[in-house]
Amino acid sequence: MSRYNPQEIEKKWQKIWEKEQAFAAAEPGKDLPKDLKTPKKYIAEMFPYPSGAGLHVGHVRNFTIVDVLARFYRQQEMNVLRPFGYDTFGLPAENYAIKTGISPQEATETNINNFKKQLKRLGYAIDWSREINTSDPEYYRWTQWCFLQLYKKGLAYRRESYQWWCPVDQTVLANEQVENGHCWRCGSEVEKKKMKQWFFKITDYADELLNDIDALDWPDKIKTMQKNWIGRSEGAEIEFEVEGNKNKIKVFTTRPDTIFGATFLVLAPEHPVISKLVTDKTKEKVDQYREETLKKSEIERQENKEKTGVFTGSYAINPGTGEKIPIWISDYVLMGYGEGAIMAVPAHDERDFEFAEKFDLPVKQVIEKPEGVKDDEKCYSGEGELINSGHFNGTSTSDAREMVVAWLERQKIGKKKVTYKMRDWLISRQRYWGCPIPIAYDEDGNEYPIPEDQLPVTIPEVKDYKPDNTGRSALAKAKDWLSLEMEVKDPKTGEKVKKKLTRETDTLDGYACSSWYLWRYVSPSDKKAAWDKKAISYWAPTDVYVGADHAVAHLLYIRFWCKFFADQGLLPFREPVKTLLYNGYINAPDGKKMSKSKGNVIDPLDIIDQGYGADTLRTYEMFIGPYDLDAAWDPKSVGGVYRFLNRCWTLCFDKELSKKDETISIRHKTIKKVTEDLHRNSFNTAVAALMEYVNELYKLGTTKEDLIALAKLLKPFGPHLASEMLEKLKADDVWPTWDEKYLKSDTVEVIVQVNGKLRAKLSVDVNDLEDQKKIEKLALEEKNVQNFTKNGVKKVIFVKKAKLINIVAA
RNA sequence: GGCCGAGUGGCGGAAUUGGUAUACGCGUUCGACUUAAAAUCGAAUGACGAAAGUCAUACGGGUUCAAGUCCCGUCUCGGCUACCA
Repeated sequence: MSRYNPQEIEKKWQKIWEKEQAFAAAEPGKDLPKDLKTPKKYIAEMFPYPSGAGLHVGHVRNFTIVDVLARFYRQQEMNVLRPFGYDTFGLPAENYAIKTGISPQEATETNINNFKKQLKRLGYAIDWSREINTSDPEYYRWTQWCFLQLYKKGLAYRRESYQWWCPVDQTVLANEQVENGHCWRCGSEVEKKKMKQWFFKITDYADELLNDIDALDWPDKIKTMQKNWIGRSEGAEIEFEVEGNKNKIKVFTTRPDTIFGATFLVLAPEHPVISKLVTDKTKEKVDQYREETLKKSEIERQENKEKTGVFTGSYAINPGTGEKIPIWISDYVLMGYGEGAIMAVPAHDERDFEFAEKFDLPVKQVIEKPEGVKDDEKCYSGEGELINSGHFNGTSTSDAREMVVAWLERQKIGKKKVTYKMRDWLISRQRYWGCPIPIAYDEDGNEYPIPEDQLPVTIPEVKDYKPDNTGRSALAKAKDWLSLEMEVKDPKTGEKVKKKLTRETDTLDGYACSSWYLWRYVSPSDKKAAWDKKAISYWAPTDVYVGADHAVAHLLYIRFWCKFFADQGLLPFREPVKTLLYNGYINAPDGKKMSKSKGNVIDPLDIIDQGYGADTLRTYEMFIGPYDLDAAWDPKSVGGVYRFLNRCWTLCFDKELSKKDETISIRHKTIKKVTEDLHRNSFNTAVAALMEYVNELYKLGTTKEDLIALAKLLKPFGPHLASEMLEKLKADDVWPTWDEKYLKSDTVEVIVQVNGKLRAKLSVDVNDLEDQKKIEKLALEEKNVQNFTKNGVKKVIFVKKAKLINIVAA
């Protein structure tokens, strides 16, 4: 008598797969027919940061979803690309280096080796010949190349501006990396600092990034988050004249229809025109307010919802009414959005109303509420009919929005304008462990790109990884690396001259490195290009991309780069990911987040080593619940899945086969159910269907066909056990198909309801389903039905598809 | 405050297009095997009830022959967002 021994068979199959390189994808131009008609699937997870802690159960859920799909399509004889890589730049490795002196290069290598060892123990169907690592010079050479393409087109540029600065990590952060005024990495409060920084001009693609969202097969949650992040709003830009002053003030508003109700203007405290508006009387107070605002942390500015502000001393003219209206400054107006100035319409905007109330400014109603709208005593921001608005009186607000803009346009003081919340992507990082920006400067600060044939600009070895307090990364300490001589075009004379240059010491945001890796996978060792044209047009875009993080940043950046490179003729598609699956987290048994500090972390390798094996772990994590919801780890349920696999083993290796094939119908039913469930990513119900099948086989007896079908259907979840079974059965792993004819039986059960409640079940010949009269008669003959229809029958409804008859009693 | 999800047995969850609510798993109980235990196998398991039956999908209404599913209102939990003019 043999026993299910996962340790033994998993080791055996992992060895075989390694030796055979079993999961290598066929390559166009090499293994594939010239017409490239072989159907393909390109499936990937969001590549992980290989932390020193190794795999956790969340990784396993994420990677197993990819693996199940990859194996499922592979068994359907499709050409599957299922690569793997590591996102290795970043602060943890650098902070570790600062602490221990162990170089990030070395620590990264150690961590990758550990990760890889663990991944292999999970039996993933990865094409290991395509492994990539963003901190490998052969990889980041092409990241730098990508940067230069953006630079050439003016989409990578340098600008001085206030930036988020993390005082602990001593680096600039992107907007996306500031969470509630705190650094996303270390959690310390961030500050604003004025610095010259590199940006990618993602705003050029704002409209396309927004418009293409709807067509994506992505979760609505992510789509909405991206839409909100881009934050498009349509409105008007209106120019206000300043009384007794040549300066004009531009404002942005989404409600030009309310212009007659604008009773004051408010400028952001950072607005440059303020210094020209102040009078001797107001100067001191204004300056004081501006200083205070700049000093205030973002949190203080957010927490204090009470309106503050000061009067500048100047007045503007409302172009509608011709009236003088005061110009104020306040921190509720943000410099970074619109024009950094607004026309305040307190009667129809809650914020303006609060401000007006606090500083006793006039409130002028210009919209008449439609009748029946609830009286909201404060201010009304809905639609209605214009009043107090000169010749626009009586117009509906929606019509007026167009008409007012047209009227302003004729006077050349206003125009239609679209504004976005999204800003350009700040990519400079004052860190050592990142991809060096391939730029150098001459003495005058002119910038020169490093020529493509001189890439990569490699990261020099240093002894001390600490950034200095000037805001420069540790790269500045590599003196030999820092300076170079290069032949460049002189910016004044245009002549070619040899110049002494200094390298840029900022490195790229790690998100830049991960913005193109999905394309590197198609030709990972290509020495001539970032990606091979033929390979990319065969494999990409990625069919299924699976992750649990980076809803906005990463997923917006890959879309941006995709559109950019498509415009350069380098990619034959404009969206990088067809289907996005966003899986839920796995929490501790108590429902709380797993964390080292709480000591409630479940180590997947422990589960395997306890004797459960990888197949149990994989199958359990697919069975734990719908893939897109968070789930709590349940040690008892792991045991249940192990029992199920054990029963599969017993059926195949330790039980006699049945001579009669009584299970043909349930076999075909199961094949259909599992196949359809996998097509709709319903992994938990697919496993449940397999459990049901095994329970039935225990009861009814098992044929060889049953075992083969079971092993094939099980293989995506528990590939080692399934391989062991298929080997014994001398069967291939080609995905089984079902025949509808076996799903039908001669007799069917018809549900009999009275007034929608189940009262009886009829067993009728399948052909009788066509004969409503007969079924009706049989139903009415049922004793229990008669009990409930003593007062007669009003109506009978027969639903053939549902095999159901409902009798409406009087 | 705004937007988006979710609420089903003791627990995780199933019900795909309005058509038998509670699949599958855990737990619990009983039985078989065993000197005994574990493992394994079998049976039962929403609540009340002897049964017939009645009541149950957060709560209150509605539409329908029929509602976990659709509509209106309320509550609770989770996520995102937060003065974006």
